[in-house]
Amino acid sequence: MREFLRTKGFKMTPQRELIFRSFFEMGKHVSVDELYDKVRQQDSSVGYSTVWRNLKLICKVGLAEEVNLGDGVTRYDRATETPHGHFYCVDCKKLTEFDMDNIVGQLAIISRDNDFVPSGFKIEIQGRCRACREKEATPKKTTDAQAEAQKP
Amino acid sequence: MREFLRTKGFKMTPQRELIFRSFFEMGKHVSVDELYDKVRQQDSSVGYSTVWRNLKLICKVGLAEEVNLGDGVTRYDRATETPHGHFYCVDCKKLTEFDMDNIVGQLAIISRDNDFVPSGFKIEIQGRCRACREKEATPKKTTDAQAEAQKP
DNA sequence: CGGCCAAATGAAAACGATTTTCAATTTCGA
DNA sequence: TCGAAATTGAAAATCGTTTTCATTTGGCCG
Repeated sequence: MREFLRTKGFKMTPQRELIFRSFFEMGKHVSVDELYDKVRQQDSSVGYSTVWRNLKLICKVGLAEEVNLGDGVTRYDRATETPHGHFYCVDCKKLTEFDMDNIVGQLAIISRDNDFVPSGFKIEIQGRCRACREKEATPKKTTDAQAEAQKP
Repeated sequence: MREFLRTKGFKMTPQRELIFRSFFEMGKHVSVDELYDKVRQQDSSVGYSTVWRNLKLICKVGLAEEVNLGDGVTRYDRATETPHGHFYCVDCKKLTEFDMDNIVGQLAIISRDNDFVPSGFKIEIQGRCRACREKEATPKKTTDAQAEAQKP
């Protein structure tokens, strides 16, 4: 890792090593806060901005990429060999992955047909996971139109 | 429109009418700021939060939906009969649409296979549009590793 | 029509995640 | 070892989004 970074012009530091290691140990779709918490468990002197900067760095060197779902938090997803899309459960907000291999070919074709040179594909499918469907069978009622409209 | 909203429990107001009209007159992928500017051209007394709230309302009643591209700005995209994906040019940040009909079927199948009940699909293809490819043939050089790493 | 109450508005403040600043420290190649 | 460049931590700045609150307005009902 140290060597890998060096070739890209970056230095290795104890904090960086800890942050990188923690990131790769964690599950996917890690937020800055989550990683920060984890890192602090090992070394509470590491600053938030350092975690943030290193997460950005991880992306920059191609080991991860940002995932944005419009819930206000940026998550970082380890780069994988096989491209994958995300199921986003609108109830529990959990992400699940699915293989995108079959579809990527088509997206490439669509791109070419539209004179667009693609560098990445993202597919997000919103909906409800099984767990949420099972736990909540009761629909919610709307009594206060304003509350509904102004407090999503 | 007034009637449509009434059935959903919302009232019509001059501001709302102006905002709705402006939104539908504008192109796609409108941000709050953009719409706010446009609205203010007609009535400078309209507040920012009113524009924001009405954009949310437009989404709530199903006439548009939010689009998030991780550039920090939420955009609002008119709902269309035919589902479409987005080409996102990493250079000029412009969005172009493409038809998603063919692919939606497959996404539905993938969802079913994964025990997920989908309510919406999003496809984003990052890359470079023709215009940007033509205008910039020169690659940028990296002299300052930190600047690159910390100031994206 | 006149009144009433929920909905809507505008201004300002609150929020919250992200990003930058800055002084001090550390890394690593020469 | 030395020094330039990168890195760090804390704090502050940013900036889009969201809420609060006092006030006004819309539209239903008698």
